[in-house]
Amino acid sequence: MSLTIRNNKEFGEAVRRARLKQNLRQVDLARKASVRQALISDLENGTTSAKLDTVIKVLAALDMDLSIIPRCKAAFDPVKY
Amino acid sequence: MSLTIRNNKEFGEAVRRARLKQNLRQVDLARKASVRQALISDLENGTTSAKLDTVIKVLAALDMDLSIIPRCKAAFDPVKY
DNA sequence: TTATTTTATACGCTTAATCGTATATATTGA
DNA sequence: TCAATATATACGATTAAGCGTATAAAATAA
Repeated sequence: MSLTIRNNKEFGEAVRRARLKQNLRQVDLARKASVRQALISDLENGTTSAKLDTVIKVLAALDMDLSIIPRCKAAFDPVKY
Repeated sequence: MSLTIRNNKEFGEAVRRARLKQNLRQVDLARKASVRQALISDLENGTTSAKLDTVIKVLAALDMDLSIIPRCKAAFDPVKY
């Protein structure tokens, strides 16, 4: 139950999905996270590389957490060969 | 196998732990991530809120990924009561 | 201790995030 | 279609990230 984020665009898409799933407007999310509606718009469209502070605030407002995970090594699977 | 990051300090600590585990100096990590050694120092000490771009670059250089996860609801566990 | 290596700080500079505010442009509902 | 709502864009101002380049300070090794 985790979604990997490799760039601003993927982050924006994840935010938008989560926001819509909770039936929030950008302005609602903005208020919860103490930022401007315009910023939410920018983030969702991936037109800005938000500060870690901001990323965490917005995710928190969506009841989500940021986490780091080891990059899976794509272990060799003999069954597949 | 994931570590939650709630602020700059926690991010910095995670970076430092991962770097040391791989026996890298700040300057080594800096080169891999294409940033300055001074920036790695700042990040590890939590004295700056890096841009998402930077966070992802540094984690990638450490073979780690950023991910977002739903905040666990601390489900009621009857066994505990 | 002394030399070497590593990390932290400093300074001026450039670029970018974020703000407040406002408005243009969708999108949706009646 | 028209009005209401939601999202995207704009603009100037402020704050902060990140740079290059040193160097100070701390940690490690000899």
